[in-house]
Amino acid sequence: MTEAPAAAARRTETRQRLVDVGLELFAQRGYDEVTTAEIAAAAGVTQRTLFRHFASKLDLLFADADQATDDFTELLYRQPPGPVTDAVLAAIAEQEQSMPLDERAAVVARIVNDTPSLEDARRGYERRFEQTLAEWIAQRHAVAPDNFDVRVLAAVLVAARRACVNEWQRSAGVASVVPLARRALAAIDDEALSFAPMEASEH
Amino acid sequence: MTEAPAAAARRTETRQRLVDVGLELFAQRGYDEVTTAEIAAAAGVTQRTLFRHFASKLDLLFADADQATDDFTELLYRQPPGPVTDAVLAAIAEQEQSMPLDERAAVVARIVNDTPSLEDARRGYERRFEQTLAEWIAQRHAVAPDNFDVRVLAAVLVAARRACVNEWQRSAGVASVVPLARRALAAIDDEALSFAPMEASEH
DNA sequence: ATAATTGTGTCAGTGACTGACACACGTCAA
DNA sequence: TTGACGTGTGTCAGTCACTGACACAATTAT
Repeated sequence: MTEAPAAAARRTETRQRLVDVGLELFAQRGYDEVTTAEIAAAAGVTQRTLFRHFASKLDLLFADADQATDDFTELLYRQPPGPVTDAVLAAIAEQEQSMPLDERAAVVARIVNDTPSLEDARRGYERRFEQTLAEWIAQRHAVAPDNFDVRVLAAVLVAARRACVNEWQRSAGVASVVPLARRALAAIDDEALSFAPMEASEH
Repeated sequence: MTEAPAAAARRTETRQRLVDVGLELFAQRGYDEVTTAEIAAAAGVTQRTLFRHFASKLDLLFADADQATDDFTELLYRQPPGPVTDAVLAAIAEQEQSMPLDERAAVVARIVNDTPSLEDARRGYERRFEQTLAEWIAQRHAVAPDNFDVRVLAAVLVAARRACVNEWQRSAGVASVVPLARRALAAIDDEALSFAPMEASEH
């Protein structure tokens, strides 16, 4: 695979520089106000090179998040048997320990929240995450991946994740997401009970 | 608003022609293989005119679906008090009676399913629908629109809707969606019961 | 009859993204 | 050491979604 270590190193450096510069410019002037040509120039490369590293402008924005998601997925599969919510919580805690949420993550979250045109993109990102979660849950429970309960649970987990991210970003002083996640997951467990009564209260 | 009826009529005709031609071309050659210039030319207008009627190429594709969603929303608000699932089912039945699902709707569904690059767009569409549902549920139950239970219920309804659309499209022979919707909503009601046991089964 | 409104055409852009070709620089075998 | 090879990058021309500005023609209001 890597027969030329020097070339690979240079490639990694270029990619990292592009992400660094890109996020900084996005944070400064907004996602829509920064062109890919600007990012490339600020990183000292050509626009063509930027698109050799990232399939799209969005891919550059979500590069960090995608990496974090991949790491998180790996942690999920390592969790011992038990309730799904417990495993999720443990994975969150482990990831936060090995790689604490930094300003970078907050910057990306702020950019996405500040840019209405990115709403659909966020949904697309969540869709992939939801798919990953569904596969994990399905394997864990030894059921088909398109099982309805699995789908719903995955959807709910993603919704909880979004709530956590928003809350974490809103309260800039909170250093850990674990308490937030714990609260959200507790709400999910309660959800299973409050669902039916909510419908019945209309009668 | 409409001080010039002739102008308005011509505008409506042009718009309808653009949608007709666009869907036909999309169905023939695929969404990504058709340019907006082609659609405009085939409709006898300029590309600029196309973008005066539709904010984007996606807007043209979802024009019919958006209209159906607006109609459906209106029907939802007309439903008498009662369980949410009953109201949804009644609205579906009413809409199907006044405006049966035609080949057009199937065409759009097929185009979306056949085009991977449209997956994110579909999520964006669903996001708006989910928001609409959440507002409706919140008003119906007289609770805040950002209530967690409301959010989850809206998300589940949207997921059920997607399942229905897929199933309806898969079985090309089914003339009505009402039975499919009934089954999906029944699954949701069961969901409220099977949620906790599913978690517990892991212990 | 005249002025305002409205739908459209024309034209010249901007910006994301791609294909094709060439070059420079490491790497590896002869 | 020399030459073949792979790989990251630059250059350039091009496609396509989408926009702003201006003009024209038909309809409608005064």
